Amino acid sequence: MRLLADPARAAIVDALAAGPACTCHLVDDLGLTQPNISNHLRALRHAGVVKAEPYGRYTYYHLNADALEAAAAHLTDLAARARASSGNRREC
Amino acid sequence: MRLLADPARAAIVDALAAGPACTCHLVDDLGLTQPNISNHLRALRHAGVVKAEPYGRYTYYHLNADALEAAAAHLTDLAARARASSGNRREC
DNA sequence: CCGGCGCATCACCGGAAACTGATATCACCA
DNA sequence: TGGTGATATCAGTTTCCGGTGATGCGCCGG
Repeated sequence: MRLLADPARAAIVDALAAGPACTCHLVDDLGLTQPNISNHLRALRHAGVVKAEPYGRYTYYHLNADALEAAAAHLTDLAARARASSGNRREC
Repeated sequence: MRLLADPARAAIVDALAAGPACTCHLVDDLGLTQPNISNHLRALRHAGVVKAEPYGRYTYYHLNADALEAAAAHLTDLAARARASSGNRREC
C-alpha cells in the first residue's frame, strides 16, 4: 500500500477506478511514456493492487478492490486505536 | 498520505497508535537516531498526520485520527468506484 | 509467412529523500 | 545562574527510486 505514494501510481489507480483499461489507454490518458507506465503496472501488479488480463494483442488492467479495502481497513483500525488510546500518555 | 510509504514513518505511526508518546520514547522503541525520528516527525506533522504538544521539557506527539480516516475514506471510495465500473471496458 | 503494433523487460542516468554527525535552542534543576 | 538533558535544525553523504532509451517477444492483419 506504500505503492500509492508515487503521484504517477496514484494517477494510474485513479484512471483505473473509472473502469478497466489497456496499457495504451493509460499511456495517452496520463501522457507518460509506455515503459514508464509498464514499470508502474508491474509494481502495482506485484503488490496485488491491480490485475492483468491478456486480451488478444492487448492487456487489460483492472483494480483489485479487495486490496484497496484492506488498506482502508488498516487505516481505519489505526485511527480507531489512536482514538481509543488517546488518554494513556506514558511519562518519561 | 503518501508519507506512510516509508517503513520508518509507518513504524512511528504504529507506535503512536498505542498512545501519545514523547520523542525519547520513539527513539528507544524504534532504535533509530534522534535527529532521524525528529525529521520524520516534522514531515508527519507538516502533513497533518500527527500533532505536537509541548509538555515542559518534552514534546508529546499524538496521531490525528481525522487525517487517517480521511485517507481511509479515499481508499474506500476508490474501491467502490472500482467495483461499480468493473463492467465498462472501453475498447482500443 | 512476414511486417507492424502492443507490451514487457533491461541497462543507464539523474534527482530526491533518508540517514548521519554536529550544532543551536529551550526548559528544568541544583 | 550555570549545567544537563530533551528536542529541533542544518549541512553532507549515500543510497534508493523513478524516468528514459533501446531491445526482445507475442499477437494480429495482409
